[in-house]
Amino acid sequence: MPSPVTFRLEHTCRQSGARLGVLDTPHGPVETPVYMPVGTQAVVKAMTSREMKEIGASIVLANTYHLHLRPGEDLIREAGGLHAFMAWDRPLLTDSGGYQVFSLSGLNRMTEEGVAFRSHLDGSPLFMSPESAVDIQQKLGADIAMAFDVCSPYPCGEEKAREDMERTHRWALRCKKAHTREDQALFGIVQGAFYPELRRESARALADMDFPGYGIGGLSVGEPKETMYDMLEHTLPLLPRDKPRYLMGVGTPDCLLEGVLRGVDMFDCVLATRIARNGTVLTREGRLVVRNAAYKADFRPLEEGCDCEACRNYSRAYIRHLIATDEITGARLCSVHNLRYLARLMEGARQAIREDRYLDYMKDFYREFDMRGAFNRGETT
RNA sequence: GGAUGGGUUCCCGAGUGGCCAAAGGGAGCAGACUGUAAAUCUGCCGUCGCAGACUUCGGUGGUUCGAAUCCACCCCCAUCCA
Repeated sequence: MPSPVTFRLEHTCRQSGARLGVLDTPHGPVETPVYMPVGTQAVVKAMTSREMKEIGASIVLANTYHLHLRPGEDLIREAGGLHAFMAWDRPLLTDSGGYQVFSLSGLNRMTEEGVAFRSHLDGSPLFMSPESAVDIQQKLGADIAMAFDVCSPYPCGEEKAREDMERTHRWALRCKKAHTREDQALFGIVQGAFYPELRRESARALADMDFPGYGIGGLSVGEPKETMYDMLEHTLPLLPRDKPRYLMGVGTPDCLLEGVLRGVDMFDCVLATRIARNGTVLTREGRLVVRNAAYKADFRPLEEGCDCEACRNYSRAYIRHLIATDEITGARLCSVHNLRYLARLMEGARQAIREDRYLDYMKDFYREFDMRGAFNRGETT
C-alpha cells in the first residue's frame, strides 16, 4: 500500500548540500527542514493550538507512553482521535515510548518481548511491546507513528550498543508487521550509540526495511556535539535520499543548523519550551537568562526585531517580573518567543537552502550567536 | 500604673549553658535543562579567607572556663486589667 506520508525533495543547496523538501501528510504539508515542538501530553506546555499556529508550527509531537497512562488511547479514540482531542488540525507525530525506556530506565525492565514499566505516576505495572506501542499509536491516530526502539545511554560499551541496536532492528520489524493503519505512516529508528560502524550498519538495516521515514535516535543523550555530528555523518548518507530523516531530541539552535547541513529534515526538542518555563530565552545573539537581575530594568523586547507576541508587546523587565513572581504568563510568553525563534530559524534555513546560500546562513548565525556557555554539553567547561 | 507573653542573622520562625554563624521556610542571587517523571532541580545566602579567624541573637552590666540561652536594670512590641 502507498504511504500516506510522502516526502518530496524539492531542492538541494548547491553551496552546502542541505535539503529542502515537503512532507505531505493526511493533515497537510510540512515544509522541511522543520523543528517540531513537543506536546508530550497532547499539548505543547503552556500553549494553545491557536497560538501554535500563530507561531508558525506546522507539526507537533505527542507521546505514546504518557498518553497511554493518561487519559488512555481508548478515550482519545472516543474523542475522535488525537487531532480532534487536542484541537489541532495540522500534522501530528507520536513518539513511541522508546525514549521513556531510556529516560525512565530506573522504573522498567526490558526483555526481548518488551518493556515492563512501573508507572512514574503511581507505580502500577504496565507492559509495552513493539506491538502494543504501535497499537496505542494507531488508536491515537497521529499522521506519523514511531517504531518502539532501544535508546543506548552515553557512554555505552560496544557490546551493549550492538545488543540495543540489534533489538531495535528486530523491534522495528515487529512494529512494521503490527502497523496496519492506512492513514498513518510508521517511521523506523536508527540506533548504534557512538560507534560509526554500528551507525552505518543500523542505517543500512533500517533502509532495507523500507520505512516511509527514518528517525535517528540515541543522540543528544550527553555526548559532545562533535560526536553527535560525527554519528550523523555516518548515518545520513546511508539512508534513502527520497525519505525524510528525523533527528530525534535535537535541539539547540546550533545543533539544528548543523543537522540540516548534514541532511536532517526534521527535529524535535523539549529544550525550547523547558528553558522558557525556567526563564531562559533564545535570541539571535545567544541565550538570554531573562530571569537574571541584569534585566530588572531592561525595557527592550526579549529579542530586537522578533515578531512574536511577547516581543511585540512586552519588555524584558516585565517578563522578568512575571517569572520572578511565578506568574504563569511569564512562562507562556517565554515559550511563545522560543518557539517562534526556532520557527524563524528554520524558515530562514529553508529560504537560504532555496537560494543556495546555506553556508552563508550558518556563518551569519555563528557570527551573532554567542556560543559561550550556551548548551555546550560534554565540552570542556 | 499593673499583669502576662514577646523582641533571633533581609522577612517569618526554631533554638533555653558548650555539638550555634545559629534548624526550617520565604525572599534574594546564580547555575543546570536537547525523542518532557521538569511552571523542575541544584548551589550560595554575617564578613574576610585555604585552613581558620572575626563580628552577630533589643540595650547595658553581671554570673560562668564557656551565654542567643542564666541574673539585674533599662528600652521597645502585643494582649488583658485599671
